[in-house]
Amino acid sequence: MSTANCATAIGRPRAFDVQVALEKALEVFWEKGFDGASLSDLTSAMGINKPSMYSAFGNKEQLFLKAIEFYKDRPCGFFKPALGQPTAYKVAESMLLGAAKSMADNSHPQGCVMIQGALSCSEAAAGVKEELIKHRQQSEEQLKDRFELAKAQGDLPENVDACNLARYLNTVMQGISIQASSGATEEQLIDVANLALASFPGGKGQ
Amino acid sequence: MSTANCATAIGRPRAFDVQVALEKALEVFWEKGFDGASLSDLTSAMGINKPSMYSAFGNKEQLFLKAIEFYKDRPCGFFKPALGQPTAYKVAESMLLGAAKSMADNSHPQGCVMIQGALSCSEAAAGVKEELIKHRQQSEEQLKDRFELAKAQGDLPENVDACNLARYLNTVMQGISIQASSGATEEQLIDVANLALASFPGGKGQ
DNA sequence: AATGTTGTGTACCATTTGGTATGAAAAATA
DNA sequence: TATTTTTCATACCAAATGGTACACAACATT
Repeated sequence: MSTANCATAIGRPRAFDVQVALEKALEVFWEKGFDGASLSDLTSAMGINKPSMYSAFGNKEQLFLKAIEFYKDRPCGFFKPALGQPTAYKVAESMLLGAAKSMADNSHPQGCVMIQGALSCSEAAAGVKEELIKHRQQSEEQLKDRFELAKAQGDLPENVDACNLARYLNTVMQGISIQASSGATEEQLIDVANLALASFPGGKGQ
Repeated sequence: MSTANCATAIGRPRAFDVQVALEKALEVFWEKGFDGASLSDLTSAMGINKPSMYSAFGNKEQLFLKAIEFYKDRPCGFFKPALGQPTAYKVAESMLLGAAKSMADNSHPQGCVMIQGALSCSEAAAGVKEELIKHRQQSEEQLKDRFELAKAQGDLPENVDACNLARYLNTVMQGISIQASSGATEEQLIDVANLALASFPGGKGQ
């Protein structure tokens, strides 16, 4: 249960690395979605057998949730760095170009697990679908807060609606995810990003 | 096999309406995706039993393909009417506002089957995933052709890339689908559509 | 009324699904 | 070395999966 690496653990030690196994599970969910990924798919990719998986992660649903938690915090994520950009426009630019690059990257499945992990799904996946929606809304909220800060800093005109702007940006990112999942290249997605940026307050369009 | 309503059909007549059954199947696939929809889900929604389904439609995959064919041609579709608008800008406007209205409409599942029917999916769904990608690319192609026509008619500046513009519009529509599937309202999606239109050549932004 | 053709309903198929019981194996502690 | 604690591997579970065999029912034609 405890994943803390205490000085001396009692009992037989784990023969696999939890973090690595989680990463493998993530890839399977990413590619096949919650419904499409079977336990056999998962455990064979993780290199362990079912009892080990159940004792380490609980069940399929919790495995998924832990996998996407890992996804969020992964070093190659583009979201957090983009939020830290100095101006609203640079935030949007960094976000969209980061999404274009990251989602078309073929060192992992294309698109975004947070979107395609459980979009249309069975009742068995209803819980993870809700969780994914919540996560996406949180991202949008963070964007909104960032744009409101920008308005306070005079970096964004007073008349822009931070909420709408955040939703627009999020929408384009989600569209980019679908495009990537359909096989679009990084260059194509960058063109899309630049078109979207043209309408951004303070951007190239003005 | 033949769905043609010949003058006099031989053998026992069907006890159900093929078109209606297909519509019911579409709703199930729309909500649950290909992987998430079981044959029991489908046949019970269609009001028939499995042998009838198999004799009328072939198998689960063909049922899906026929269902999305029905989806495309459905009278409430917004795509074709939008393509027929007189100017490029009006095409884009009609397309995005139509998408906003249609995808948030809760008289059917939210979002778009062509997108969420099989995004991340099992190997069993690989064929339908490819088919959906093909359909989406065809839509993009139609948009591109429409914008190229607009350029020829002097309705769109010579320097715009019809291909990029079509992809951008398609991307925003796909993003709108995700938003709708996540519970966004029609009003929220209309705001997104208007923001996207602001950067459109010949639109409000210029 | 008999025949030929097609759809329907039930009951079934092998396989796979998510999830476990159980005993052996590996380590720390005593 | 004996004990305790935890993990691992095999083998298993009931239920659900996509798909069918088969007997029967309903119609048009003869």
